[in-house]
Amino acid sequence: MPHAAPAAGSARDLIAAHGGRVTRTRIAVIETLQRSAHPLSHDEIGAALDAAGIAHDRVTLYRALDWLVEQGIAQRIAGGERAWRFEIRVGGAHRHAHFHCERCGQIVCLEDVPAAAPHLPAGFELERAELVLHGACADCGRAGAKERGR
Amino acid sequence: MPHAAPAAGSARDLIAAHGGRVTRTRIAVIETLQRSAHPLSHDEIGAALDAAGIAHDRVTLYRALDWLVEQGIAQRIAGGERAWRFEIRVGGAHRHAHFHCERCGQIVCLEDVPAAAPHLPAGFELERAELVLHGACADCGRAGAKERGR
DNA sequence: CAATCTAATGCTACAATGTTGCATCAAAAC
DNA sequence: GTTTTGATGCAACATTGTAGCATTAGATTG
Repeated sequence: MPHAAPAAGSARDLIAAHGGRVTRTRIAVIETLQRSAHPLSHDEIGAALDAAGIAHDRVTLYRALDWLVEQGIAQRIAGGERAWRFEIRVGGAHRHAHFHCERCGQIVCLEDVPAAAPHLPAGFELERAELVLHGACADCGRAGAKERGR
Repeated sequence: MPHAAPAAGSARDLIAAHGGRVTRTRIAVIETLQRSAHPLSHDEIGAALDAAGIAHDRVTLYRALDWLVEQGIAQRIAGGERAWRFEIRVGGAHRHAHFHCERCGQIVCLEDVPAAAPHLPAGFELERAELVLHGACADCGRAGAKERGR
């Protein structure tokens, strides 16, 4: 990784601002998530760290992600499969939907689709809403319809 | 399928109508799901079969559920945890939302909340939408707030 | 800078959820 | 009753996530 910090160490600042220790794993995880256009699974993040030459343990990565979620820096989304996916939270506005492509398995963010919170039965307290649309993404949809390579 | 299910013993008919073999496991699974007010996990269904004295294997249960989903008799929802939950599909209208209580872990159906399907980017094909609301249910919400028994 | 304090890490082991392969069984057909 | 083949049951494995604990290394203090 050639000199890592263009927008000077904002990952470091984020971590420090939350009272956590600035470690290479946390920095790399945050930067990986920030660079990604879509939510990443634990596995994908691990691969990114490997690619970046950042040594890490599977458990450490789980714990780093847990901490980020706990601190509100990142958020977890349930995707289609049983593995969590993670994305950086920007400006507290976690009110966008996600699209899960059932062909390529990818998850993309739909920024302009607000997850409408409807009226709940009495006594229910809403904390957050998750709207996940399933189907075929632009790449797999029409293109994949004729080929269906799999 | 024009009205595949006359009221009583409909589990057998449902299975036969889809060209499957009528086995005790499938019957019991369908009846368990039909009787339940909310989606059940694999584990809960297994417990119900045990309680009913229906011998079964873990794998058989997974396969029975897979088959039901494949046939469109049941549907899978992603809940909050990594385990699937299953519910019977009634009238093809799988357009209701679910509420996941983060205190008791229960999932309840919100029949009156349509999962609005918004406009997608070009090329995306929507197959189904899943709206899951997270928070505290009526039982855990206010009552649990003071006690938080756990 | 060295000493210290303790949050994070990296093991190892384990738990939960699901899947695959294959021999056997039994539901449906003959 | 016999045959056919879908469904089952078992064992073994895969994936995803957690718990306990000794060790390492960020931060702090002197």
